[in-house]
Amino acid sequence: MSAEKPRERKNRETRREQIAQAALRIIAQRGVRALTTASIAQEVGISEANLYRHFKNKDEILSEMVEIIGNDIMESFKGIFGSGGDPVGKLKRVFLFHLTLIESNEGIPRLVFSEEMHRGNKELREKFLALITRYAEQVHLLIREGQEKGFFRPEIDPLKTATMFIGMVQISTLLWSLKGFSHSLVDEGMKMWENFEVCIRVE
Amino acid sequence: MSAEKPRERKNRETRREQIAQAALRIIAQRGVRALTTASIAQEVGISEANLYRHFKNKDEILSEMVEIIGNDIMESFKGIFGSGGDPVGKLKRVFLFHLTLIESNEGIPRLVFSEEMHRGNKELREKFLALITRYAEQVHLLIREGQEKGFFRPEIDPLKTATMFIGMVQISTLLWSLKGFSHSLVDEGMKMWENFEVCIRVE
DNA sequence: TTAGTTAGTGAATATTTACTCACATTTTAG
DNA sequence: CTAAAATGTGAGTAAATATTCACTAACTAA
Repeated sequence: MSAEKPRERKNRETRREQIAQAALRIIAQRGVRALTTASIAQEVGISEANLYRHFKNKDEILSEMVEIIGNDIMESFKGIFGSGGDPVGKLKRVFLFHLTLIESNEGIPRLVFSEEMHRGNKELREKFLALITRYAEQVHLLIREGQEKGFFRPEIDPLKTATMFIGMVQISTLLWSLKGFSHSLVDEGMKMWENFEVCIRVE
Repeated sequence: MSAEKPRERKNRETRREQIAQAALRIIAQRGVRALTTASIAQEVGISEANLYRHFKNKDEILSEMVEIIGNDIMESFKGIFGSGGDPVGKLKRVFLFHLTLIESNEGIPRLVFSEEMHRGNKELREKFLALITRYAEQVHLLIREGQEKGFFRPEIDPLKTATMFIGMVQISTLLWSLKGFSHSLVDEGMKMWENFEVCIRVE
């Protein structure tokens, strides 16, 4: 008898996670447009029909994916926000980590900018907005801490500045993508940081 | 005899422009995913086949569209950059106009963030990158002028600051989109401006 | 006028899409 | 052990996609 592929039977949770991860990998490598039920099934190594044993539809796969990477990301950031040291160094580390995270997974910005995220599923949009908001809040607190300890100028608005901070990541990412990922996002981004620091630090 | 639709015969240039404009309208109203040969043809009021009399393929329609709106945009900005007055007010007016432009045509950010722009056609990507670069250069010069005239702090890097300026527009637009266009982009954006001005102006 | 080019069409094309169905096999609960 | 539930599959499906084709009608130059 010819060697048959053993049917790798997995339980629900394992498969759901596996499928969501495969989806993210496809987005990272080939973009959101290439995320089809066919490509996902192939990437996981199962049949298309089987996807529907674990998810109601394609949208739900997207949703699970955002859930998972959202948790991953917040978990990673928690370590930095919670660490000790002066607020300036800490804020810089957050910025560096944010850039590193994006550079190591192009799927994230692709998803952030995608129409699926902006027009699709309202739930999805709100889930993601909540993630950004939570992140901005952390940056905001860090900036305020910096002001209280006399590192950052007291005249600046800490929340608006936090938004500006995220804006710097955005624009760096956008340019990096338009230039075909040809340069280092981290390197370019950190040059932006230097100027940002000049803007907000006390003389 | 029943009223026949008169075949509205148009010359090449008129039709190309008309088609490109229709495409932009579709993106603005229904997103890039909804931009299909069928939807374009319907919006213009011609047959799908006729699209191919005027464009080689769908990609070329996209390309023409970017060309047209790119020129439009640079033309509009020229007036502001060229106007007199102090650099601070001028820069503020540029920011305001940029936000107004986006708010009055959601198609622009949709296109900017779209995969078609980032992964598709290399020519398209470069065309758009050139547009941003040209724009950033203008902002850069304006900031430098402000520094020379003693309005802006001399320690800041004018080019990095120009990029930060565009980043503020980006992040404001992204949040506006994620919130379902429910608030005024111009209003929210201008609050960001106030803080930006505090950051870069001399005390 | 006439002949050639340009602008127009409806109908067809091959692929690709998300999703379903009937049926097989494995796991698990009683 | 046995029956039900869960996980798996190949072979569909209808709808949508970009593009082509054979043909018609309208302008334009000689």
